[in-house]
Amino acid sequence: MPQKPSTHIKKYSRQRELVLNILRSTKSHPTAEWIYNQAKEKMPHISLGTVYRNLNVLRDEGSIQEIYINENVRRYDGDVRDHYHVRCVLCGCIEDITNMPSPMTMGELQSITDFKILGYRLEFLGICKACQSSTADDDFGG
Amino acid sequence: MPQKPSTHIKKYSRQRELVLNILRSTKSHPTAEWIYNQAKEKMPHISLGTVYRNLNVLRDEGSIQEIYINENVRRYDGDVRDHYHVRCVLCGCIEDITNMPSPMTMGELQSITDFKILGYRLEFLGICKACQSSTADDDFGG
DNA sequence: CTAACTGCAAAGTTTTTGCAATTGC
DNA sequence: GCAATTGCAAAAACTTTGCAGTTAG
Repeated sequence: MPQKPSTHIKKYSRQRELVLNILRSTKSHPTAEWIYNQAKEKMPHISLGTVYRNLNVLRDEGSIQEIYINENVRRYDGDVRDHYHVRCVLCGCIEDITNMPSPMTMGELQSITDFKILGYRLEFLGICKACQSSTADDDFGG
Repeated sequence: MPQKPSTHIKKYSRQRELVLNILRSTKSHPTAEWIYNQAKEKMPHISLGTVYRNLNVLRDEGSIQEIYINENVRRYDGDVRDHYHVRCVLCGCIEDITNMPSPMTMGELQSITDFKILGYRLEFLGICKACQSSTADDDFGG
């Protein structure tokens, strides 16, 4: 979630470059902790706080993506039917989208909600190859 | 994220019923904290731990939905282009989906990934009515 | 120079857990 | 009764922040 545009002049930092390079050279969608561990191999004194700070800077300037969520808290929904949500990137409020036309377009979407739509995020849930074979005995009902 | 199917016999609990009722009677997609505060009005001695425990039980039995994420950690992606992710509900690993056919169906999706697809979650990002008017001066580039 | 940045450690937030007491079946 | 559940408080997990020292421009 882009914070307010930073007002200060950005300086080069070896640490920030390292974090970005690590992230650019993996397809593993890592956590901050993982990035920190990688970074320590090249720069043993880098701190976890610095990694977090730089991840936030890089995210705010659009150089990297924070996947899924920009909030720390979980939210719950008493309605378990499949339905879509729209979330405000400013205040974090969440509303339901009902009557979704099947092949949605941004334009169509715009017409069924009050929100100004900036984009969407689609996440698939499934079981990876590795887990499929290690749990062949379990039932995942799908 | 459904945990392993619980093996023990579930008992009725007033607290669990209350949590479920609170969740069923709002459209606000609340946080655990909010639910806890509501619950205290009816049951002053209920504890936050109990609310969390019951939210997890209810989610595991499929009575409620946890929105967006079942993980606490943020994950980062060096690729900022729009693309889809597929996440393993068991180990939590995340992979990219490329070459996504435009009108995707579960069947089509199944054919382009190794994952056993259980479902997907679509989240729209936007700016709600209230925030639009309170920030008419800002530019959200969309 | 000086403001951005860092490392470190402490604090903040959200969620989980251990334990003794309680309660549903 | 006995195991599931609870309240409480402590701990765990993740992220942010205050501060004094360092560094890029």
